[in-house]
Amino acid sequence: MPELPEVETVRRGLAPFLEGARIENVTLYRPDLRFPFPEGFADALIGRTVVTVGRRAKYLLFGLSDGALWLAHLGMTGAFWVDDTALDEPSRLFKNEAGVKHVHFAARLAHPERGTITLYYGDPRRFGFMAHFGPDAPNPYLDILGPEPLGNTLNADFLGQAFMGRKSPVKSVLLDQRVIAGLGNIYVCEALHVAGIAPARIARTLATKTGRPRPALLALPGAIRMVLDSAIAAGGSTLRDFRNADGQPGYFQHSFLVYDREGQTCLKPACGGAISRIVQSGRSSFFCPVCQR
DNA sequence: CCTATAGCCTGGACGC
DNA sequence: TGCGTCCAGGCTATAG
Repeated sequence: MPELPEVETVRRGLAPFLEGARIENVTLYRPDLRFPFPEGFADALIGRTVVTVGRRAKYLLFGLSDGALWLAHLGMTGAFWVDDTALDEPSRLFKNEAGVKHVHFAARLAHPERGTITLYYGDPRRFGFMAHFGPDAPNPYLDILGPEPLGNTLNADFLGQAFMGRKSPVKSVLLDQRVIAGLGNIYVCEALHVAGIAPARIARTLATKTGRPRPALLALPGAIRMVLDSAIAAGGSTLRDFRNADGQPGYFQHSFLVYDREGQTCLKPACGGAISRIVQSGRSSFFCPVCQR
């Protein structure tokens, strides 16, 4: 489900409820998500206060008062939400007639101004996971990540270096979290369209042999930034089940220029092309063959 | 080193 | 209505 804009939307929704709140109780409704919950996970959270709610790429990072880091990844269908009203109502999301089938985690917290709140995690496909790291512990998830696409590192020179010698399609390289961290299938499709680059184009053809950006590459950094900024401003995209911390959907899906628009007319002014869909490494790519080269 | 593929899991959409 | 098939926002392990 969630790419960088959706995770950032969740982070912004959770922060005012969690920052400063003390974790009073943790309930795990099953032993694992994609991976097992860490040994002693609940005990490592209980009694600590959430100091910061941060994000790195698609990871949510809860900084705890003992210096430890609680990490969560939403996978494809994971969602966090808070409830400060109906404390005994487990969920209004992912609830079926059986009750709480896809709610896997709940935490009761005490916030100095808001009182008692409950944080839930639900995830029908269970591709998400949580982890816990002590202070200064190496973090195998974060340590391998490339730079944030919204930070200062992303520019044409950086992409030129990253694409140098790569004979994979540019789409695949942009999805590699070790190159740039936080992009997923939707926003790569959108950014490549804005930049006028075909997803199947071989990455190294956008750079010289020494890693200098070629002219066709120059628009890509700004396109990535613009697409992500717009999506965050719209509260992310909701295709099936994405919801923010208040249970509200995002709206950026109404602004897609190519994603899931196979056969429809390209929305770039005066282009007139028809959007195509191809499959690259098992993932759908949507693009306009007329204005993306 | 790099690249490509299968697999994890459930639910919704679609065709018959 | 029911059943089978395909597809889905991410990431990892493994093979080549």
